[in-house]
Amino acid sequence: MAEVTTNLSIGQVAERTGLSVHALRFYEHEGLFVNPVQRGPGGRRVYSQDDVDWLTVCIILRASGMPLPALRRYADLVRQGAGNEEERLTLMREHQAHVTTQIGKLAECLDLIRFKVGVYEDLLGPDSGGDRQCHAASPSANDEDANNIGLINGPRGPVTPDPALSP
Amino acid sequence: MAEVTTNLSIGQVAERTGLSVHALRFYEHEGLFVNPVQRGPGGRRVYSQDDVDWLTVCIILRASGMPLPALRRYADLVRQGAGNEEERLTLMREHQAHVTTQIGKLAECLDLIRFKVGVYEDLLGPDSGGDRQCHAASPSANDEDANNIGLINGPRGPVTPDPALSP
DNA sequence: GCTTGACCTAGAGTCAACTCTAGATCCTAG
DNA sequence: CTAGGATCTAGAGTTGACTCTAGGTCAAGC
Repeated sequence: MAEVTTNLSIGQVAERTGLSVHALRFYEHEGLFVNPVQRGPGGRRVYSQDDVDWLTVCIILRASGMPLPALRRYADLVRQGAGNEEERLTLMREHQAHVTTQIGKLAECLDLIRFKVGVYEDLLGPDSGGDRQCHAASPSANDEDANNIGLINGPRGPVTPDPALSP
Repeated sequence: MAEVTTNLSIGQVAERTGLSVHALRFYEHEGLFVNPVQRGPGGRRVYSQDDVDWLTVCIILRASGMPLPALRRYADLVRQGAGNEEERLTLMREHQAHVTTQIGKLAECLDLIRFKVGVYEDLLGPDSGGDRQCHAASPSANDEDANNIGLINGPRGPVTPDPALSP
């Protein structure tokens, strides 16, 4: 095997993960690392390639809406080592279900959004490529603007949104 | 046409939209309604079916990650009436793009998650339906737990998460 | 006459996940 | 020797979208 010890500074890790140095310290503080982050001379953090790989997993799980407590739980399980694979599987399956329904919900929302876009496109003429200046509002758009729920089916309960991803 | 004026109390609207009465007052305060919410005797809010329909649209847009300022902007445009359909179209198209990429990102994340689930399923035996008790960790799972980034392609920049949906 | 429950306003509090600040340390380059 | 830049710790501040509290009004029922 080649180099396993890459030895990166916090700044370098920030650069290649896209997390801020603040976030990296914060994640460490929150116990999200599987192995304690090593320290070099002067108490500075030294990250290995494994750390970066793990962070990449964390970032993906976060990006798919896994909250920090769940991520910490997962890190705990991995840290404990073999023997708790069932629990890890459960955790991952739950998250999978979660992401799957999330995608489903977004797809549903997209139906309404597409419909709205369609309405406005029709209204502005069939060739409104982005910057048309004409606005001949013959068929009312405002009539439409609240009466488009034919899309949304049946007895609708609360649209429960969900954890998510912030920029 | 049948009854257009449904005249619902805030509690009834909360019940059928899934929003809390607090959220309804908050939305009003934030200028998210197209028409000012009417008041009945004693200054109590009286909602029409149109209000509820509009709220349904709002809920769907929120559930797909549209922030309140954008929603307010949209409400403003609709309130102003005909003549600004282009801007509405732009707004909706932007949101559409946004939701579409969001779904794409989640689908990518789902790849990793499925992979992880697969790893743990294999590890626990091919028939781990949910409650298997055996854990013979012959092939290490921990080796895997950070070295699974073969899925994630190329020179990966920051995984930018995104607005979202909270419960 | 009194309690109960739904509603009102204004404003404070919460939560997650960071982000930023202050003040100190340490290493390198000029 | 000194200035600059990256890092350190501890802790305060931010943001978005609500949620909750306090204190008050009002109509119906007992």
